[in-house]
Amino acid sequence: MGIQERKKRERERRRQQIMVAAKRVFSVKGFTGATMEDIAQEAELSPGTLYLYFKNKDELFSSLSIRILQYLNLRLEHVVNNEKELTPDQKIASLREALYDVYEFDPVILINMFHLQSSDTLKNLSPQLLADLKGLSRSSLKLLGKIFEDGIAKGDFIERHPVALADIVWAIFSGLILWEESKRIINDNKNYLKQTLEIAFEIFARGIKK
Amino acid sequence: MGIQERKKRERERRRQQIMVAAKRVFSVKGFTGATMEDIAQEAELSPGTLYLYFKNKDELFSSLSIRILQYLNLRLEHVVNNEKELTPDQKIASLREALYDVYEFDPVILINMFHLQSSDTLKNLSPQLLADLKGLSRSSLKLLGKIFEDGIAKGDFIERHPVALADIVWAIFSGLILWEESKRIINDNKNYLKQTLEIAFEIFARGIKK
Amino acid sequence: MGIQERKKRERERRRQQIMVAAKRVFSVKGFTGATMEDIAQEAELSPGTLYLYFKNKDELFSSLSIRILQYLNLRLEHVVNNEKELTPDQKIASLREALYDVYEFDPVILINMFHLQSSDTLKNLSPQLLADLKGLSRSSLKLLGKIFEDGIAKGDFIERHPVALADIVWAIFSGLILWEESKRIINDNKNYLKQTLEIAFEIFARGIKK
Amino acid sequence: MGIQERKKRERERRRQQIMVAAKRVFSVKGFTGATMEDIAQEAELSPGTLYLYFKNKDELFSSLSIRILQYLNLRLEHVVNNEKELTPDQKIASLREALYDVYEFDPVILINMFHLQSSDTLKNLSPQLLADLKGLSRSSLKLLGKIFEDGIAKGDFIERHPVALADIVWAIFSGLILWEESKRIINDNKNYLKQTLEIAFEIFARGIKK
DNA sequence: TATGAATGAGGCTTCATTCAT
DNA sequence: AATGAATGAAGCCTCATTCAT
Repeated sequence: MGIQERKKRERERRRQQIMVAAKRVFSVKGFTGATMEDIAQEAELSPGTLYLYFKNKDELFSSLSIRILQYLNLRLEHVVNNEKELTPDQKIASLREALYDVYEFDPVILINMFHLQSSDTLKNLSPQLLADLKGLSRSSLKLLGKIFEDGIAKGDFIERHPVALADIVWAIFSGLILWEESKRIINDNKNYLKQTLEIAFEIFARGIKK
Repeated sequence: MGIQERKKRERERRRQQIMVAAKRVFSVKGFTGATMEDIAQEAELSPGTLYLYFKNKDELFSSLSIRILQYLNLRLEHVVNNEKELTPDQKIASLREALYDVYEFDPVILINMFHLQSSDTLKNLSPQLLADLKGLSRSSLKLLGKIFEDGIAKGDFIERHPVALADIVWAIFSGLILWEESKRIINDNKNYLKQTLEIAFEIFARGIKK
Repeated sequence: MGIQERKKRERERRRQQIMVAAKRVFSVKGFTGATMEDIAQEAELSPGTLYLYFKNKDELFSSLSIRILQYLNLRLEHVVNNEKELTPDQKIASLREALYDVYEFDPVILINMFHLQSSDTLKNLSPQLLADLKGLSRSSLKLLGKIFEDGIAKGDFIERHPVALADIVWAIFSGLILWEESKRIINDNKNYLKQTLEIAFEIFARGIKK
Repeated sequence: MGIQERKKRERERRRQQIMVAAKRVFSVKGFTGATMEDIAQEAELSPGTLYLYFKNKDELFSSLSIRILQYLNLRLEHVVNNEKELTPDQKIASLREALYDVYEFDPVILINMFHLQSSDTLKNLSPQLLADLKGLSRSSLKLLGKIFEDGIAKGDFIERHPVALADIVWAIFSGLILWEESKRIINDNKNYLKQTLEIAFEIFARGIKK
């Protein structure tokens, strides 16, 4: 048992090592630009070894998303559990903090999520991993929903169309159109997103609070 | 003269034919997934022909973005020019309509814009095309800015951090994390985005209006 | 007949126009680097037109060699015919002048002749053109031979290995022109080159030693 | 240590295996006619494998030239070092032997050297390989020069136009090897060829006249 | 006769994946 | 378990050649 356990732990450590390397390489070169060779090199392993831990490139990539969705879930759970004693402002602030941190955890999460949608990617995933992805997404959505439902139930938030959770998407829209240009203007892509997030949240809070 | 003109027109028609096919294929398979062969087949042309009208795959792709940015500019100009006689609500509505239509024009614009950022893509573009892209982006930004500046100048809108134009991006964030799941729930991705956009705009308007 | 003749003449003019352009383009870009499009542009014609005058790219290329071989023959004939009244020194000078001029006529003749050897090229030629090439090569060789034979017969030149006639010159210049033909004659390219090298070196040694 | 060494050796063996196959294919089909697929087949490897040992087709091709230039250098060094105790006749014979062997080593060296000149080829080489090529060419030229200079210094050889050192030899053989370098030295390729032709002819005349 | 748009075969190259060691 | 050399499928792109006008 001890040995069994130790082996399992060792295996998990390797997986993490590879994922850390993969994340680094993917964020620099993007999914298509990154080669398994690149990732192996970054992880100081050989290409063949990656395949002992991940079925293929798509699955390695998706595992990163799993990890960040797990982190998102964790943070959202925390917000839900602590929400009861907080004022609306505090709840919003708490949610904002959570999302900030998720973003810090992986600044290119957006691009990754886009890639994840592609049916070609999904086709290559093992049923288990696919199930995990769906489960985590659903869970995140429910948790987010719960935060708002609680707020509404207590009369702190105004009621709204159930889908509105993920709203405000016009920014998805115009914001991104101007992304490239914005980078030029702000000259620090990372901070810009954070600033924008901050401002967006202000407006969002104003919109959702009574 | 007549012949010259006719040929030019014919050539432009071909370009459009290819772009229409490319748009269709790219939106189904994504940039990497789509092959030039696919696009040629969709356009009922041979692969070689594509290269008579577009220098390479990246340039064909980017030309699609040029087209939508031109359309965006057109719509924004219209909003700016008509803005003077409108109430704040009408202005917002007018802008919303414009963005709706842009979205209708190309629902996968977001993904495209993400791809466009990649330096690998930009490397392959002709200087002319690159300049056009930058020019159009900048112009869009200025027009958007003008709409809000006018609103603020007239006292209709509350003043805000200058970058805030493209803000509200947290939706890019949470919205997209949940994108995949949302699709499952709504089961009609296109309508969902439209609904979301609508709601987002409501909130947005509430945030920006005095 | 007058019309017939005029048409024929006109046709020949066009052929020349194309060959002039081809020569220019080939000498700048080499055979592989030059495209039919390039040549058409240089000739201020359309690509399709080239095929009205030349069966294919290889045949267009080879026609240039035909032309220079014709010129070489012309010059050699002139040397042979005038040789009788000249001193040995004058004969050599005369031959030298002829070869100079051939070289001036087309400085990249060597490279062209190399290309011409390739069996892939020869495969694409019409039987007529192939026969012309062989005939001209053989004729040049015979003429060169005659010059030396005459010199030997008159006791002006020292006798030498039968192949040695065109030897040195081969190495310098015409050998390459006649490469293809030489191969046929000697039927063992490798040994021939070695023999030639041997003889050349003898002469070379004689020239350089005090 | 042993393992490291064995791997390096194994790798070098593979490189040689590929180069041998490439040499065979190139000499039959020429550079353009030979496909990487052909070479892979000849080497009983897959196309992809070639790229583990050579950056691209041009670099594989050029590596063959590197090899023969190295061999040429080796032989020339040997001639230079042994020259002191030899009579003029022996020196010439020694040089002849060296050049014979180089020719035996690769009978199509001339064609290869022609191809190597093309700027399109040089563009695709790694700086390292390019530097090696230039270095070896220059070295060969110097060694050749040294042989003649020594001969002249000792009074065994007649002095001649400074360019004449490599002249005749150029025409016969190595001139082509050193073509690229010669161009740099003379800085006027066209005139250089003419000069060389002139000198060659002088010697030629001296050799053939009684 | 001349055009030039269109074709499509084929080459170089990359890279995810495998497998013998 | 780890390696990393080898594979080979597949994509982008070029360009000689054709053919409808």
